[in-house]
Amino acid sequence: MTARTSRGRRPGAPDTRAEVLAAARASFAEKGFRGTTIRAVAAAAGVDPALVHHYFGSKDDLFVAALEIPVDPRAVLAPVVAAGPDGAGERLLRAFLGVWDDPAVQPGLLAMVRSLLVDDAGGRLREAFVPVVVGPVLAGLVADRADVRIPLVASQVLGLIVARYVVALPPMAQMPADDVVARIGPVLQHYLTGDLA
Amino acid sequence: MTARTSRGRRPGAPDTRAEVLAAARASFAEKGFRGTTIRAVAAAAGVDPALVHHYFGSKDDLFVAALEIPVDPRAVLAPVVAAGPDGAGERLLRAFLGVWDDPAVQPGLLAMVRSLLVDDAGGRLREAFVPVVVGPVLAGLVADRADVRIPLVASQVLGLIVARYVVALPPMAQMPADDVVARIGPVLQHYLTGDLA
DNA sequence: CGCACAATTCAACACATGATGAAAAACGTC
DNA sequence: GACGTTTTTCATCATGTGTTGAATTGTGCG
Repeated sequence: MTARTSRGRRPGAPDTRAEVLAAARASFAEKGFRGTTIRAVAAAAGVDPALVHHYFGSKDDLFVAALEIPVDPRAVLAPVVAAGPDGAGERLLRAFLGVWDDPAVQPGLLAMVRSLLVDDAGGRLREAFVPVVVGPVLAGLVADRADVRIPLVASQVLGLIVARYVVALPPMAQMPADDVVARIGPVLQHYLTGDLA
Repeated sequence: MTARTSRGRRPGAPDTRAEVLAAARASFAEKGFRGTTIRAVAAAAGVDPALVHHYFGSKDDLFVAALEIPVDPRAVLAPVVAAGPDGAGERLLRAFLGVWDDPAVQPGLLAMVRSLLVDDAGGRLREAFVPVVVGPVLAGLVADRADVRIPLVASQVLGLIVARYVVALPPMAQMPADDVVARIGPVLQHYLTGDLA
């Protein structure tokens, strides 16, 4: 936590690089891109700011390093789609929760969403994420009128993410995953295959 | 748009103060609190940065001035609740859309949400907004288990706000209000009074 | 041991930002 | 028309930030 006083290489073999990356992830996840300062990240890792640059280069490079998450969205969604439309709402939700509730993945995703929500004013989310990544995959699940159904699914899933992770609204953040699936799953199913007004 | 060159008061009677406030609202709404600089606001209003301080004081003061919205949430929600639980989902949604789709109100609300989502890391939204403002009002609508139903409603409404206004997801942002009500209203109704798993 | 290399800090720069106080120009009033 | 007031800009400061290059200390290899 506190900065070191002596100069030069430290004894032992501490993986300082990993600690810096973890501190960066945490800060980006909590305060977004602009709210994160390299000095703060360095202080949280007990390290000089120059070391951050030594390892990761610019602040932008550090950010993309923090975004690196050990998850392939297509691999996660493929089995959901493969099993067909029956019960797809519940399966889809369970897959999402499985990823977001994983502590190894969550900070990277949170950093991503926070920055997309504000620093980018939604640009990438609007132009690439839903239309290119999520949309085509879900297209295999919806009965018809994909152009209406997919945004509806996206709106409920986005709301869940924001309520449960971004602002951590008390009852939503602590609700067991099974309860979330049981309560919101049917709604997703309705958006995917139900009767549209 | 461009800055003035000559000094002193301008001829005519332009309401410069209002222009500065409008520029500030727009910037806060689009880029959030941290992303907004007083210099940029001044430039957008065609004015010297010092004038912004002259009229509004600090950046924080300017921000709260930009948040001032001509809407009393209780007055909007009261009739929704007064009419009872039947069709409350649709009425609730229509009331929300009426406020958010109003161009005079939207920038202030957007600025609010963007800053709450990131600059405050959700603090106020979590501790005051939903529990204190929205929660008690909606409590008059839910059948039972308000502690579960209200967060569910909040998650869907939040998702709608994020999809339609914050990131402006294409099909959701252009969808006519009536269609939104017709498609998401029943879901809200279900969250309010339906069968919970 | 000696030496290349990696890890780490120090000191400093350039720049953007929020803020301040004084000066200039137009207005309103007597 | 003189004068106080309001509106507006200019010049400037202090601070925080990303970034850089040199200096220092430990590690590993021959």
